Amino acid sequence: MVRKTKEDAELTRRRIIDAARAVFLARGVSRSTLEHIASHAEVTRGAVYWHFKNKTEIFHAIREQVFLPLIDRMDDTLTMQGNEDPLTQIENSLCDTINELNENIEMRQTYEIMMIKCEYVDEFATVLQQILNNCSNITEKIQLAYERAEAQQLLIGKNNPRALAVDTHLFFSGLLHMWVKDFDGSRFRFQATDLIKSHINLRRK
Amino acid sequence: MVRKTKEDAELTRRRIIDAARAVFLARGVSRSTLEHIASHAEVTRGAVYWHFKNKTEIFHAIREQVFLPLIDRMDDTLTMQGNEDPLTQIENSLCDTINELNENIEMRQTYEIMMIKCEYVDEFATVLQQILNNCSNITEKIQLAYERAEAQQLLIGKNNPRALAVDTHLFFSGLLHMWVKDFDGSRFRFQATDLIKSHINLRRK
DNA sequence: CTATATACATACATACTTGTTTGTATATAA
DNA sequence: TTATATACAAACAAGTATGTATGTATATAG
Repeated sequence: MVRKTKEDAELTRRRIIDAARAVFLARGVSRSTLEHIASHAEVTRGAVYWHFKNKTEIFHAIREQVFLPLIDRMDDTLTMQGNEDPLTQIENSLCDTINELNENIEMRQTYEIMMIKCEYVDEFATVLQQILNNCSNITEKIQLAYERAEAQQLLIGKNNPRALAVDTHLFFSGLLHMWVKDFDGSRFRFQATDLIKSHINLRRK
Repeated sequence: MVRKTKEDAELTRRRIIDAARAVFLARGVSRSTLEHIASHAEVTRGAVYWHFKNKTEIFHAIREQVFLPLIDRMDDTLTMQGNEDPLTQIENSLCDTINELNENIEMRQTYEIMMIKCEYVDEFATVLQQILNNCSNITEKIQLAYERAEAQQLLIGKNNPRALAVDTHLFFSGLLHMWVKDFDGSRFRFQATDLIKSHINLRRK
């Protein structure tokens, strides 16, 4: 049997993406061949070439499957007018992301691929630009929260919200990198939320 | 002329390393072939194979040429009993590193290669372990400085030195990553030292 | 019911890379 | 002065990844 129903085809597409994620994680993006991916998905390269133009397209598919939802969620948590104070909102937003990484294997693996199993050159260089833009967005959201915190006089000292936001973002960025590199989880994985809390508490009056 | 003097040979070795750094930066480690490196160094692959076992060895040579000195310098700045207070010591140590990145092209390029032009799999996975160890060392040094700061009652609040040190390290780690990704220098490159200062000031009484 | 587009599998041709082997001119040791 | 190890260059062999072209069974539209 060769020709499948539309649902079957979509399923093999998914299986190819899942296989690619596993293969990318194990061998790095560059060393992963379409043959590796295909055989891991139990199809032939023909199937892969049917669904994707090349390896780069699979890479982007993996990225979009996981990253776009995450960005949205962070945006929501930070913008949403909850009943917590702004500082707690920031704290929750960061902790939520860490929790997602803990529970969502696909997301964790995708992060790991993007951070230490991929070389940002040529076609992949555009991704860097996207990452920078995301960072700008998130930092702005955090800044807005800090401004609200300042208005409510929750902050210590005379720190301006912009600097606080950048500082928090850089802290979190570093945390994510370490979280990923800390493969056996011995150093950062289990104290990540504590680190976030003490980071935020440092700003509390 | 083929056979060179010992100094000539050492010079070609250097030129191969320099060429490799440039090629790695432009094409990523995986896509860089020994032929690329050789021709950029204006030698043949024969010369490359004479001086290095393979591409991985060149990679390590680049790393050692730049990273080991840097680690030493950071250690010195943090441990040295200067006449500044401990918080200023931390601040200076971080700013010094940023200055090095600004002035030392080779170091900047090497950082960029290690952070976004290299896939940490197989032979390269061991490098991750080294990076984690370096991070632990630096964090400990920072912690010691914070402990001294606490003893001198320079810190605000009741924050423990360990948490402060990890927070600072993660902040700096994130800063370095952004510094490298910020290729056109528009976002982080020129305000890095300001960010460091406000990060430290957040802890000052 | 049939024609066609779909969803792949298979085969092929090409282009790279790598590692090794061989050749060779010359600095250097003896 | 000569023998040898050095510092490469050039040639060789083999594997590997990629893209494309072709084949084909079947779901589905008409």
